[in-house]
Amino acid sequence: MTEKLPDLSRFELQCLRLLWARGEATVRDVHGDLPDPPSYSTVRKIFERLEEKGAVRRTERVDRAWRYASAVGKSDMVRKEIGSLLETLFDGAAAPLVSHLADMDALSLDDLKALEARLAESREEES
Amino acid sequence: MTEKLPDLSRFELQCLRLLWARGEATVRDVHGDLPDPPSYSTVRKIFERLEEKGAVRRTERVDRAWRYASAVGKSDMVRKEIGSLLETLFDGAAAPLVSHLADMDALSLDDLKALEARLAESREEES
DNA sequence: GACACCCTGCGACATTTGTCGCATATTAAG
DNA sequence: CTTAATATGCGACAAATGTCGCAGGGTGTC
Repeated sequence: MTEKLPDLSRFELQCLRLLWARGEATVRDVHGDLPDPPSYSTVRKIFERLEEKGAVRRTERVDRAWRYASAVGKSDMVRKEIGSLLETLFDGAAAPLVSHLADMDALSLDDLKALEARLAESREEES
Repeated sequence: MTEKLPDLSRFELQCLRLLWARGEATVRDVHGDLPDPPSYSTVRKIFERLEEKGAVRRTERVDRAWRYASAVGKSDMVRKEIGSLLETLFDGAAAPLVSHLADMDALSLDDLKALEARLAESREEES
């Protein structure tokens, strides 16, 4: 039942993320959201491939353009990517990753505390 | 000073990680460590490319084989990769990543506490 | 010396990815 | 109706990636 998620390239993933941010969107929308956008054709091709891979699907036409929606769960995909990084860098262990984040000054003490609280809570109600 | 780190593919990264684990190693060593290894030739090619990209360098010959050593800092490379993931998935924010880790049950409460302690300490002596 | 081993240097190739351009169709504007 | 926009469907390509195989040259063994 856990349909297997497609392998996406970095760029494909970035486009998909922009789609998630909008819920649904046309190619032009995403193209406009891209920080340093290549040609419209390029972004179009990316969506073509995302569709082939089953990561997005077309919904309806808006004007002449197609509107796309994600066909995969955002959380699922994100976890898959994180898991992949964990595998290649740390043999699957998460602690070293967080440790690095702390060293990178990417995490605040407050972030950590909030997490801890949330975690403690969810672990509790799970028995 | 901060020499720019090369872009590595997933597989190249995995091989580099195995190299880090050994300090230095021959192609055969790494090939042997690989979970589901392709042909020896393939791994050899990977090292050839890693060398071209400046990620590893040859040190000395052992028997007839070359011994390789990483030419990039492990921490630097790891951070770069993490940063890249953060960029593509969360616009650079680290908190959502850790949040996902917690949801994935990849982080224990103890992990978090240890981190928190370490972070509090380092932040303190930094003022 | 002949032979088996194993590593290197090189080259080859199929796929995937990032990047476009073009012809055609549809739509809106003169 | 003619023209200007704009999206689509397709095709093309170069570069990067994953995957090998082969010829040749040291090194040991009998």
